[in-house]
Amino acid sequence: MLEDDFYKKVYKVVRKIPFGQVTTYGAIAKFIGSPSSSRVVGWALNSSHNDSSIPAHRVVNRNGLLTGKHHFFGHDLMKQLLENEGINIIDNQVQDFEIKFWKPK
DNA sequence: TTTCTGACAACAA
DNA sequence: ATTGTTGCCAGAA
Repeated sequence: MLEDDFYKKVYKVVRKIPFGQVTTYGAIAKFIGSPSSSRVVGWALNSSHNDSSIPAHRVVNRNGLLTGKHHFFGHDLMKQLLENEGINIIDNQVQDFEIKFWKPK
């Protein structure tokens, strides 16, 4: 495991999230090797705003809650994008989260 | 340079 | 079960 930057790994994983599925900060952090670095994952995504290749809207917290939606251009954009992929959102919460959940491999 | 905070999560009390 | 504290990394003041 010689990946250089923590950020780089985050981007790499997030970009691999398939259409219609979501993942969590913790899952990504764990996959990278720092299970407690979930915060940094979110921070990395914050910096990734410039990179349109990163579907940050598919990353939610472990409760399936869209905690980061406020950081998007429109506060409903995240929700719209997810619903566009077949994911139902109720009260900023992903429905059938277990089913939509995708773990990096 | 030191300190605080942030798109989270896990543990202690 | 709920609330509070700690860990992680990077960037801003």
